[in-house]
Amino acid sequence: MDNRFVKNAKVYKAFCDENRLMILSLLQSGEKCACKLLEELHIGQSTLSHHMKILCDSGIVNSRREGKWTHYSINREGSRYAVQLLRELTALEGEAPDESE
Amino acid sequence: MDNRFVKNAKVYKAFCDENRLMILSLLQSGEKCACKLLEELHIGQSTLSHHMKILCDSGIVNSRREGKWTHYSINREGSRYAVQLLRELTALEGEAPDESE
DNA sequence: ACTATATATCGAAAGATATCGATATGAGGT
DNA sequence: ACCTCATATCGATATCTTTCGATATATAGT
Repeated sequence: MDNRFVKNAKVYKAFCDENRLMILSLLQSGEKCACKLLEELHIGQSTLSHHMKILCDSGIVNSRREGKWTHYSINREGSRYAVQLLRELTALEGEAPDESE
Repeated sequence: MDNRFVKNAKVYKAFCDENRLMILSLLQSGEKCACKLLEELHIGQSTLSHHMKILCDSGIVNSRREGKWTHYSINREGSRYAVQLLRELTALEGEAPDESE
C-alpha cells in the first residue's frame, strides 16, 4: 500500500471521533489548557491526554507548554492542509479541485 | 454527547482508512464498478463491500445498481459538505471559516 | 427451473482504539 | 529536599474495525 495513503488517513483520524470533535469545538473560542477542557468533557484525564496526542499528531492542534500547564489551540497551518487535501481526495480528474464551490 | 458530533464523526470515517483513500483515488477518474475496484486492490470481495458501505454511509460515495453490477462514484454533494464542515470544524470564532486561505 | 456471475451479508478471528485507574514526570511553591 | 498540582505514560480491559471465508441474494442468460 502506498505509504502516502497511510499518512493521509492519519490526518482524518482527528475528525472521526466524537470526543475529538467536541474538543475542537471547544478550541474554536481560542487556546485552552487541558484542565479547562477536562472540565467540559465527561472523560478521564488520561483519556483526554490520549485524544490530545492524536489531535497534535494529526497536525490539527498545537500544544504549548507553559509552566505546569499545556495549552492547546487549533493549528491554522495543519487545518488548511487538511481542508486542501480533502478537496483533492474528493476531486474528479480534470476538475479544478472544488475551489469555486 | 451531542448527537451532532457523533454524526459528523461518521463523515470522516470515510477518510481515516488507507484502503478507502485508495478507493477514492481510483474513483477520481470516474465511476467504477466493484469488480473493477477489486482488481486494483489487494483485498477480498467482502472486505471491499464493507468499505464501500462505509463510504456510501458517510455520503462521500454514490452507488448505482445496473443489472448485476454496482457502480460507485464520488458524490459531489457529499464531498462539498465534508469540505465545508471541515472548514467549520477548524475555524476560529470570529474568523471567516477559511474561505480566503 | 438451472446455472453463472456480481455483490451483500454473516460469523469468526485478529488488530486497533478508547477508556480507565495507577503510576511517572515535570514544574512551582514552601 | 519535599509537597502539590498538571499532564503524560503504562497496563489492563472493553469495544470497534478490519479482514476473511462461507453463505445468501439478486440478476441475466440458457
